[in-house]
Amino acid sequence: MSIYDTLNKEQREAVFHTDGPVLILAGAGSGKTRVLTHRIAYLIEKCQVNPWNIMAITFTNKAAGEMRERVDDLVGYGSESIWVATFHSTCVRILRRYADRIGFDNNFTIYDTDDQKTIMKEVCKKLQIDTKMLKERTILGAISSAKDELVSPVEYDLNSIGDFTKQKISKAYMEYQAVLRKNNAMDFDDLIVKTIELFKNCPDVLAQYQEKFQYIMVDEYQDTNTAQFELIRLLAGAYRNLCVVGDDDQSIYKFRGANIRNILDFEKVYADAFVVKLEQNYRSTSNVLDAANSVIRNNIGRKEKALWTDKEEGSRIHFRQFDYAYEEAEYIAFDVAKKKRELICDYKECAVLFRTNAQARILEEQFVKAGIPYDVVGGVNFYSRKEIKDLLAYLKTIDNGKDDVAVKRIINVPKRGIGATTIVRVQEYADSRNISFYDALREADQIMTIGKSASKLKPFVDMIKVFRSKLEFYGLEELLKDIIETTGYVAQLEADDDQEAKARIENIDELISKVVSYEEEHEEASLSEFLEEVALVADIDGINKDNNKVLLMTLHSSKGLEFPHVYLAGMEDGIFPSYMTVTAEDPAEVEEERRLAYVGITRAKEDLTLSCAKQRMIRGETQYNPVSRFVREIPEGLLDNKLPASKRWNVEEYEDTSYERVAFKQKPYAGASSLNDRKQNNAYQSITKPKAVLAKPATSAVVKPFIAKQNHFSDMAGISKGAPSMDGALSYGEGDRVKHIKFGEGTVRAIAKGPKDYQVTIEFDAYGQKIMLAAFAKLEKVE
DNA sequence: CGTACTAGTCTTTTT
DNA sequence: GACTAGTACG
Repeated sequence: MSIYDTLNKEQREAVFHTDGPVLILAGAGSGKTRVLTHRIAYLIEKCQVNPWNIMAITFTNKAAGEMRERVDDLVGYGSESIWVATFHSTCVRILRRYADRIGFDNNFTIYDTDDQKTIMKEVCKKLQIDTKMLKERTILGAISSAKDELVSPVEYDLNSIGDFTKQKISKAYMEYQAVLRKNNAMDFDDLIVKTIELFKNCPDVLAQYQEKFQYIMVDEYQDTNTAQFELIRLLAGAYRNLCVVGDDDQSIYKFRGANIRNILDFEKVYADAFVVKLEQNYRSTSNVLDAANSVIRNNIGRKEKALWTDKEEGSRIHFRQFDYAYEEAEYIAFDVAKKKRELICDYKECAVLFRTNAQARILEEQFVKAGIPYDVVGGVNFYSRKEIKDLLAYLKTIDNGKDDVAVKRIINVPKRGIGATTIVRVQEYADSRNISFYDALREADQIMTIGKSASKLKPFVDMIKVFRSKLEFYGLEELLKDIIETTGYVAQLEADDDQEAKARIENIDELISKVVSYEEEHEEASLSEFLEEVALVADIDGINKDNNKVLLMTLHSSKGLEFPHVYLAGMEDGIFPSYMTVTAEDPAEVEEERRLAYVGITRAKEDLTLSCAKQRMIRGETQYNPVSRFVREIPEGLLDNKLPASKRWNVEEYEDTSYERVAFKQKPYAGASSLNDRKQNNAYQSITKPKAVLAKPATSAVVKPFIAKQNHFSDMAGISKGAPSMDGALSYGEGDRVKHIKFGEGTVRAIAKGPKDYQVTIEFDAYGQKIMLAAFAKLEKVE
């Protein structure tokens, strides 16, 4: 029996069709990663393709690593020579070799969003653009979109005739690119754009890569943008063995330039494309899948498909509405605790998904309170924390003296008594000589305008010089530690001795260990390569499967993952779909949100919980939001609870009125820490809703979380009447044989009546004795 | 030049 | 609410 026998008919077709353009339309959970890995294995094993000639583009580094691992398991050799990478890291690898062919140094730096903003600020100042009227981020957004569409500054300028704002942006775009070039830097979008530029300007380089990448596969194809497609088209130009995998229903990155036409029009660009549809879902129970299908069905303009499963029905979708957001978070935390305690699942099998990063905080609070281990994916990226950016700026300065942004960031960090005026003067000098900021520093004694401040600059330049000379025989770890030591960076933090400084020192320690493990993984670790890897990590790359922790993340981050137990929190119109899209005039905006809902629902393998709150605080504003339309799109029969009759909170009719948010601004509490704020906040709520005081969690909750809270929840839920029957007679008695969804069959040993529910002791055939609550265990009598 | 406070903005999602 | 940039003052 071969490894390919485990595939279904369509999957096999996709695997065996190796030559020419192939489009695989892969529904959620239809085994597309399996297909890709088996396809690679097949190419190597059966078609004698050299692994070196295979390229697979994935969306994240994490996905790339997993793919390599799985190919390794299948083939057992050669997987390390396959080029598996994200678009961005692919481009960096190419540009590191050939950037000099398009006027950059090969050790160019990569600018992140912060750096971009710094540059844009300077640009606006120089061009006298009023940033009150036209914000930096607006301009940067416009530039980014232009780059996604491969619109050069010159083309943008041509398109801006007659439009005042566009003309301003055009000037800024032009100047911004000039500054980047001068700094020997590229932003994220440039990595793609410049690689295309390289290929177009240097046919010999393109030909070389075309020859190398004879078989190309692209995952998550629905989220590629115009520039990325062009890159792929160029690379596949010679051999045309291009296989793309995607699902138009999971296209959720339009805001980042993803062009859904790439997947919808693939067959037009490649008329001879072989198309396969993977429609069997292997991931979810039929209830989960039905819910997902019934939501996505409301989108128009999608490729019709019929995702099906032969899996069992599974439990119904849980739906809970709460009065307050913290009650929702508390419920989720205790529900996870309960599942863990009852051995229904482990922490790492649970994930909580939400629309915006800001929603993580309230969940975190409740998870801490309940003593449940968790990880938050995303939020503030590790590498964009101040202390980390400072130290990286030292490394960047040592690596690339042309990176003015890095040099200016650290010239007075830690404090060296070098102020804004001095920096401006040095910059003026640099501009007049057309040299970099750092080179100007080296000539500090020549700069007449700075007077005696020049003496403060010399030690800085000398220090960088020493670091550079040490680089020859230093490892990265030694270099970083030397920087920390010489600059006294940590020493200063230690002197501060407060909570925040402690956290910063911890982060720095983590950076050191990241450097160490990087050196362990890469034999000849260079500074440039380390900085490059650091610039391109996604939040999701950092998560570790082996940690037994609940994962908290945005719906976007959850793409490509799956979990037995999934909670979708904040299912409210105005949150999800977001207020922006609900009020947008373009209905396509809500469709994108609906695809996001589809992605979220289809992450669940067995158990899905949708929850929402009537009242929630967003940006210091209390909002009252109705239940999400996406919940309403799920047939009621699939839900375990009824939805509130009124589709709007505090307004009678829903359909015939346009969306309207009820909100009021709260008074800020001066000088309160965040924890105190929250307490005061509850107190404030209790004035309007006295019930909230009763619902306030007891401190003892930490020790025995669920038992203490058990009855409390059914009261708290806004719709307790629809909750699973807790006081009805049981359909089984002592001695009966029963069946549990996870533990299989067993014999009931004892039934004890609790205040609102029965505690049932069951002797499972395969798992031994367990005590469960009847309402949640959902035991079925076996005749 | 450095600090401490204030006002304004933000958030929808990210390589 | 949280964060940041800008400003007034020492």
